[in-house]
Amino acid sequence: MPAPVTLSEIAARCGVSAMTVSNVLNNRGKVSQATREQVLTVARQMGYVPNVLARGLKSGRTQVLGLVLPALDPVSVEIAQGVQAALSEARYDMLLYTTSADAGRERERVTALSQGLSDGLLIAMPRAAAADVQIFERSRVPVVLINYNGPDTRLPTVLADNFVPARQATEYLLGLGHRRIGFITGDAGSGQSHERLRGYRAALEHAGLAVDEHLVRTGDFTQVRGFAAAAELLALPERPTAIFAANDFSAVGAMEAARHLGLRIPEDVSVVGFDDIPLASQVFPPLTTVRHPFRALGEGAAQLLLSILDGKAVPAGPVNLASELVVRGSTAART
Amino acid sequence: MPAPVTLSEIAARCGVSAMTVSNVLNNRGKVSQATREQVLTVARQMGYVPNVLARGLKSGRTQVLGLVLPALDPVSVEIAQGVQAALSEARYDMLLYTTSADAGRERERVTALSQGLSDGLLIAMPRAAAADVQIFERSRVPVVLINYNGPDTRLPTVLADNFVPARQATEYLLGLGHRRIGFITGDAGSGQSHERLRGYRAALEHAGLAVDEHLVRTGDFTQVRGFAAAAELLALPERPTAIFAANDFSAVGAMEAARHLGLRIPEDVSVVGFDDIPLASQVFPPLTTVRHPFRALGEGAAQLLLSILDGKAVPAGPVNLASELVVRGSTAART
DNA sequence: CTGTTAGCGCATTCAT
DNA sequence: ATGAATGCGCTAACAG
Repeated sequence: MPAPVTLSEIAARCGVSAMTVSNVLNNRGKVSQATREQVLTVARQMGYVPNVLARGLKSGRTQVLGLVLPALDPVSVEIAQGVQAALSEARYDMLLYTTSADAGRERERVTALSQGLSDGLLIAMPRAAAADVQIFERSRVPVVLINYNGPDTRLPTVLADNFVPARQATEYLLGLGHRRIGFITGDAGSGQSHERLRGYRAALEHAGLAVDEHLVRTGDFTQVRGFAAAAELLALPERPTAIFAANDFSAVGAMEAARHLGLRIPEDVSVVGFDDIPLASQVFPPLTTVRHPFRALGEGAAQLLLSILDGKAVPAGPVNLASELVVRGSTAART
Repeated sequence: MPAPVTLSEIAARCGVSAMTVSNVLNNRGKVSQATREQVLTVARQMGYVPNVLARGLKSGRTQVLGLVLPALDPVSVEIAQGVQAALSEARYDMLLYTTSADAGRERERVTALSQGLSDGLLIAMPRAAAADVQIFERSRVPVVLINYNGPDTRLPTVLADNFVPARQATEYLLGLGHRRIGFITGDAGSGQSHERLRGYRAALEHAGLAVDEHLVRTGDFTQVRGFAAAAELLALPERPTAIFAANDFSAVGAMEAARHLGLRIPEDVSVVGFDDIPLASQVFPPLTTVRHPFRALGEGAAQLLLSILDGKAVPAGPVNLASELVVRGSTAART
């Protein structure tokens, strides 16, 4: 493992000052052609690589952004892909934090450690509570929130609305003639789930239907709970003819439950999910679901953070990206 | 955004030297109880956070490891999860690089940029060629290879064998009475695919069966190509009764192709995959496949790199983790 | 127990 | 067009 090469070593070899070498390597004008070429040659020969730390210490910029995720689940991965895309274009690197386990302490650690290391932080924690956000608000590091649905915050936010598409999905089922539509929620803490449930209720009420609370079951965004919740729904005396789940995993669980009970999808039960994770199109029948633009969220948030770091203005309200209903094979008209 | 607090600022407030503050904050003994407490209080009040860059510049250690992945596909994600687990335990952070697009140049950039920023690099690029590995061998940064199956290298490597489990999976199909077993490869460049194919051939030969080259189709690890390759296989005059795909995506594509042709799985065709990505257990019927211990690979590689950074010895040969065949619903005895 | 000195590698400022 | 001095924030090594 050869020792790292420094600017001054190159300077020595070339008989110039370190400053000149620095100027050459950063294309900072005012260097004679001859010197420039010599320096470049020697630098390449010696395998010079700039020390990111030293540069960062001096300039206050490291060209690294941190991305904070709850875990590496499919949704977070899509966000991360978008972030990666935006960052690599801007020649930034991505520091990845997952905070699944010990929530609170971990989050403080993140903001602390990233101090100095990251130029900014992207936070994609849909379940973040007010307390979490306060930590970030107090942080010295510029922060952009992704998909935050909790209490108001002055932090710049990029999100996709949950209420409207949930209402639309429900209206789509109503349009297919369904009248008893079950709903499987996510965990209680999630602002996302809450908004989606609100959209469901709004659609029913708008259609002049009372919301039968027996048709609303508590899930937790997992396939297993989705299975259980759907099993309960389908065991009801007056069975729902359609189930809208707060996310795709729950919906897939619901599909399994229906199959388990000998019900056909979509003939006997229609199922609608939310998110459009890759799995949604890979199950059979492929799942009708709301496509949430996670990749675009990541990309947009990264770009926003970069522009803020460039001193550009912070948008007044949250940046809101559109979702769309993707109709696939798991839904049909009520028979 | 309050300005960052420095050691000397705390020192000033406390009427002590920066050195003492540093000693307190790093538990580097020899500080009176009184001073210690005062410093700690003030530091907390002012919201002190150590500057990782400065510390790294001084100590040569940043507590950051880089993970290089081809993309954020399910397999890479599992590896990343393992790495995260190991690193967070050791209080290291993870810098994530994906190199999908412009392979060569990108790789040089990675080793270059990470110079100084990462204390070491974990490389999980199953398709890495000899040329790539040479770049890493020349790198000044300690490197551990994950799942590298190419030409020999002196770099420490953590991998899961492909040959033996592929042979076992094939033997399992033979044991079920299958005699015409199709094989769908990954892309040619992949050492992984090559080893898996070798295992397939070995099992057939060992059973005294000639390998019918019509039964070996070229895929590229994608579901789409898996579909196409399987369609070809199933259109053969003498149709195979089982298909072994070099990875799960191809296998799922093969299942779709079979269904498309009106064939039942597993009654008419058995399908076996490789990897055991989450999708494998979510499709219907759930896929029989070889479980590759990706999480453990990531975890093991991270631990190995950490121990190397600690000055411990590098294992002589590659560290080899075991895979196992997971029998699910996509395989049955030939009827 | 505590303080001083010095320097990690780079880039900004001001000379030359 | 080039160079010298200086300091980013921290900590080894030594001195008091």
